[in-house]
Amino acid sequence: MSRPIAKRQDVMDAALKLFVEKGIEETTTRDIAELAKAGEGTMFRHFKSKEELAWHLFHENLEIFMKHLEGSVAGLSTAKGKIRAMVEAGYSLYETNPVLCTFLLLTEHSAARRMPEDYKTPINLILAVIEEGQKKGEIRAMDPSLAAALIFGAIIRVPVFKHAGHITGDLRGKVEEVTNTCFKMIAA
Amino acid sequence: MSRPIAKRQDVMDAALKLFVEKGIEETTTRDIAELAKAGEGTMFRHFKSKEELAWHLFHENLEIFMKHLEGSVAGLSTAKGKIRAMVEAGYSLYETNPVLCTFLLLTEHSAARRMPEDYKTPINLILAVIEEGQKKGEIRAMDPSLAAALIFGAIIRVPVFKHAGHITGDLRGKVEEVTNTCFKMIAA
Amino acid sequence: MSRPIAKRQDVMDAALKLFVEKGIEETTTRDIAELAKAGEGTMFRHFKSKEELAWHLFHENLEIFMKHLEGSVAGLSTAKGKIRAMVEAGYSLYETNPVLCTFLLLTEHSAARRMPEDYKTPINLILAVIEEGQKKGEIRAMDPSLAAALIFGAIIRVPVFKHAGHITGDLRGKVEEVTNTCFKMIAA
Amino acid sequence: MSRPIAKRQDVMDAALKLFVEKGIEETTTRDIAELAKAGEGTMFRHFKSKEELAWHLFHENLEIFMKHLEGSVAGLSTAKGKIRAMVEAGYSLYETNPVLCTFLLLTEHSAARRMPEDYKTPINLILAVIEEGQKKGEIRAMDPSLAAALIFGAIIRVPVFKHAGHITGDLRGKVEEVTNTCFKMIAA
DNA sequence: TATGAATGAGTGTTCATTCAT
DNA sequence: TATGAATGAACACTCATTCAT
Repeated sequence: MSRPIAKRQDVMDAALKLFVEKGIEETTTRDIAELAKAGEGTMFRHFKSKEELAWHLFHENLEIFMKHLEGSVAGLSTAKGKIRAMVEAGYSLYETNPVLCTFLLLTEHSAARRMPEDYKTPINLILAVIEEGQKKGEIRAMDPSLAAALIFGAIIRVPVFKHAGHITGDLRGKVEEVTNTCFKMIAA
Repeated sequence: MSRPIAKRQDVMDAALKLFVEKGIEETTTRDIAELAKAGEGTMFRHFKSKEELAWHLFHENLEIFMKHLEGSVAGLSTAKGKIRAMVEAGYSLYETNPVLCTFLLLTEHSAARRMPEDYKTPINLILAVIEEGQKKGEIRAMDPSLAAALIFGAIIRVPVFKHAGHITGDLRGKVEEVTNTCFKMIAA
Repeated sequence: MSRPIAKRQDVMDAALKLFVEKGIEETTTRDIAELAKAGEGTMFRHFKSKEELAWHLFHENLEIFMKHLEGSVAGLSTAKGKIRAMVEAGYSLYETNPVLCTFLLLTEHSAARRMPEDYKTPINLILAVIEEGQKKGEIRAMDPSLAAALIFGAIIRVPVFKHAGHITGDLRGKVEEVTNTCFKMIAA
Repeated sequence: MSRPIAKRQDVMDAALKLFVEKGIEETTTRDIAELAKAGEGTMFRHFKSKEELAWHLFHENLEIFMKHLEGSVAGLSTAKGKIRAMVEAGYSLYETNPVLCTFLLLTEHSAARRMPEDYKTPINLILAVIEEGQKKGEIRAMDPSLAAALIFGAIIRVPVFKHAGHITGDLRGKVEEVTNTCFKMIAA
């Protein structure tokens, strides 16, 4: 077709990498331009501001991931199966695109400040799975929000530990163990 | 012969509050001075830089908390008892001094960049408890680091959820439930 | 593709003028920007710091002057002729570009702190001329460094006196007299 | 007698040393206090400001030196004798108190900005000696200001060279040679 | 007199953003 | 679209000076 906007993707890739390495605030637009081999003003042709770029990277990628998560869960019938699917999806993302995944993990707190009230995150999905599982009797009676916190916290900490160097090895090989272990917390 | 130190604590209190509310980078030294009702230069008499102040707040308070954690765990004999003590200590801190606790929770990733290789955090303590518990047969055989990730992640996510508004109620009332639930993941 | 550099020279001109009028430390970067009709950040695009700018002005201009001095002296055969050429070059610079010349005169002490061991100044040239003149028997036997101090000090003080208002009139008209007078100190 | 103002001299000594080493602007009041082993506020008990202290050091010491110079010159009858006395006084000061002497040498330009119109410096004395010498026929006819510039410049450059490391040895041993050499420039 | 904690105006510098090319 | 020179608001930080002790 016509010449695609060549530099846009370069800028996004560079920004993602730097945001993970140094944090968003500590990364300058010049840093991004340099790594992307683009001019200093180029970023602003594609994004209104650095903040906007950061939010775009978070939002767009989380949305894609959420679609993927929801798709994975959709056809499954058991709560455990759904949780396994989510772990599988998350850990696959980590191993497939560690920079992006780490960005989502490390940015969640600061991104939370921009989220509208009804913003959908994996947390909502886990909560829904738990509530459904309780209705079906697969999951024992307990505060579903507390359960979600424990399950989500446990699952998400594994890639954080890997990023910090506390854990080694391909996380996709740990899906089954993590799922089983976590499910013990909530099994009926 | 000269004035007694009067503003140091005010500055620390103001900084802690603002760092939690707006983030470290988004907080200006002027903001801190204003809230502390101190001159702009006062902060720099007590701390070399804003960064230094942030690190001091993290390090000093984590150290105190670690001492407290270690003390709580020291006299206990069972792994579960030790985990309960840690949950108790953490959730008490949260309810007693939510600003400080939230600061420690939200700052961990950025503070990690300043930590020396051998820096002690609650993670090390949990790992030790797990390894000891495995030796004594209280905890089932599994990768202790993975176990630590799951346990630590689960426990820590509860105050994060409360801070985000997903969970309500005094966390000290949930210590027993969280402990029991988490322990299921690793019980022999 | 982007703008041509337009303000660099303006910044340098403004800085030179202000450094002479008020001294380097007493001149603020804001002063420079204002006089140069440039933004406050413009200076920093071209020079790493105010210090750097000051050093650049000293070094670059002294280098040019040294090249000119060396060129003037090159073709001449007698020590006296060479000294005359140097006086001529120096006093011409003073009358042609008094601001620049005064800057070099007044800044020498503070600039000396940045000079590497082997930095070339007019002093080295005078010393060489004297030593050569002694070898050829044009200049009497004496400590060449002491001779250089006396000659250099005498010559250089004339423009300083003019700048201070103690002397009036075009210095180019005094080249012959100064040369003859100075040479008496060292004539064989 | 009663306890003398113990710290005043310490402050002056420290300031003089630092002013020579780093320059006036580059020296902070804290630097001075530290080196003087005094409190930060102590300096201000004795001097209205740092500027005032610098000026005091220049003025007071130059005044003492001028008194000494004038005294040395007073009893003498020949121009050459007077010049010798001045060189002697100056170089003795340099060898006796190099820090003070260097301060006077390096500070002259910046101190000049504070001098009232009729401020007396060694330059005035040299000019007077020259004019008197011309009247008496000891010194040849020439612009006395130009003569003063050449003589003063030559003499003063010797300690500057020593400070810069270009010249070594006790300057008091060079008084005779410098006097004779300089006098050649103006001898009748 | 001496101290040093407190001050805040002022500084050099950064950096997201704009805009002429 | 792409560039990078120019911008200036905003920032962290300094430091001469004040003042309670």
